Amino acid sequence: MAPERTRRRIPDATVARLPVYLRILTEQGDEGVDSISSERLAELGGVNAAKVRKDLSYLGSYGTRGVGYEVAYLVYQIRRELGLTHDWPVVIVGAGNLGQALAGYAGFGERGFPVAGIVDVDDAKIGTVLSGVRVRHIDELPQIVQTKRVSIGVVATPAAAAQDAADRLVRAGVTSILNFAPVVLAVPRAIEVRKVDLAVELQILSYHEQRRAGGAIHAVGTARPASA
Amino acid sequence: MAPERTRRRIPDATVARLPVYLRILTEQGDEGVDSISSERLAELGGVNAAKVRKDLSYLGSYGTRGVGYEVAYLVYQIRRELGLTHDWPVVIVGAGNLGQALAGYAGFGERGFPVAGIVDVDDAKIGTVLSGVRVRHIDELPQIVQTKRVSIGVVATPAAAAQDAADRLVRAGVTSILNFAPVVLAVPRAIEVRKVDLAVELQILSYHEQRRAGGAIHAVGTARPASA
DNA sequence: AGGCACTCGTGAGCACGTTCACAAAGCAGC
DNA sequence: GCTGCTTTGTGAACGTGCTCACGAGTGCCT
Repeated sequence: MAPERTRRRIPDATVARLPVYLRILTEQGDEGVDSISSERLAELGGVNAAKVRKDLSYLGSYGTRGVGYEVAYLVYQIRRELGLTHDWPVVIVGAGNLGQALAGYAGFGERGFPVAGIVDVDDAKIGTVLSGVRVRHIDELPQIVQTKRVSIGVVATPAAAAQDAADRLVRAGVTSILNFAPVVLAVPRAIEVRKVDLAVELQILSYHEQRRAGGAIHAVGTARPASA
Repeated sequence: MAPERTRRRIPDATVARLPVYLRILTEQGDEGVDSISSERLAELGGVNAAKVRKDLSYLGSYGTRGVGYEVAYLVYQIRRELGLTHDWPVVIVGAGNLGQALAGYAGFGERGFPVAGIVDVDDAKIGTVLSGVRVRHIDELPQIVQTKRVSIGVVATPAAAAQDAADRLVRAGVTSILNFAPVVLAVPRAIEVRKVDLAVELQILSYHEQRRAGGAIHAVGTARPASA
């Protein structure tokens, strides 16, 4: 059959902003706000109002003209679209500094991503408990993934071990990976990978810092485009 | 010395990829590779060759047709463009799980971002030493920023404290901020802010997971709850 | 009921980023 | 020098995302 409920494809840029709207709406809801305009939501989210409306329009027409959006209802719709109607347990590979910090980050569990397990290769770390989660041996990965129905893996190993970690995650049945190691992972096409590279972020800031200083050497008058 | 060529503006998307090329080139250089083609660099970086060439062309014409790019020279040019010819000390606000992990992350120092200091408000944490850096009181921030000539600050506090942390960083004279807290910071226009939000990344993965499984699931429960 | 103030939803135009495709340029061998 | 092979650098085409501007609903007030 040809169901017209075929889910519209939502632009990547919009998908990346929905979690931000969701957080703001949740906060506003907690503060007792029932209804919110695109203008206000844009202000809180640091974007412009037209963009908010366009983003939300991909979900459907859930606003009320002349009034705004009902906070609770919008929260529900965004959560549904993002697949947050149920929890997504995650497994962390690597119990070093970063792995420990991630395991201890309450935000994960609160937002629907409970830590189902954390594994490492280092025998010295195995058995230790981080924020209530016991570190287990990496060989137990398949079992954790299967019994806890984990589909998201987090790579928090040193760069040299990251590809192996990813391979093991994929073999264990994980279909999405969040990679903190500064390497480009090779994975089957069907696997979704997102990368967070702290050094890259700093280098981007460095570029702007350098440009700020360096711009003065040459283009004095045009140094500040946006300021008024 | 004197760059006779007016500094071209480099597209944001390219700036974000240069650090990746830089890392790969550095690795290749260490392995004894002298020369590399855009094809090979693209393969290692997980992008396509035309994009690599276009990105590098913004730096100038530093390749040799028929041959490729000289690794050492390209490393130098990218480092120069990114402002990595000298170190950029950073100061970390927040000595919780994440702050500690960041302070302990060797990658920072290695890539030219030594931790000049880490501060917190919690008296219990002050004085403790993390990876060779002593935690100091947040009131010492201005002094650290000034004596160590810090221009990049890292916000690693809980969400509720992030805006205050940012305000303090700005007052202390920092001009770029890397924000790990799940809030949109309000800062003067001249301040460059980049945000890394772990929960957002997971939610994006969740969207794709849900979409993968849920092509089949049709929109249920679109009935709107009774409006007040 | 009618008018007014407000805010959504969206088409159209523009800006930015990516990919394609090919001329230009270099190297090697003869 | 000439031929053939390789790889860069880049204009042009294309696709995606952003912004603007305005019609279309909605609620409130008189």
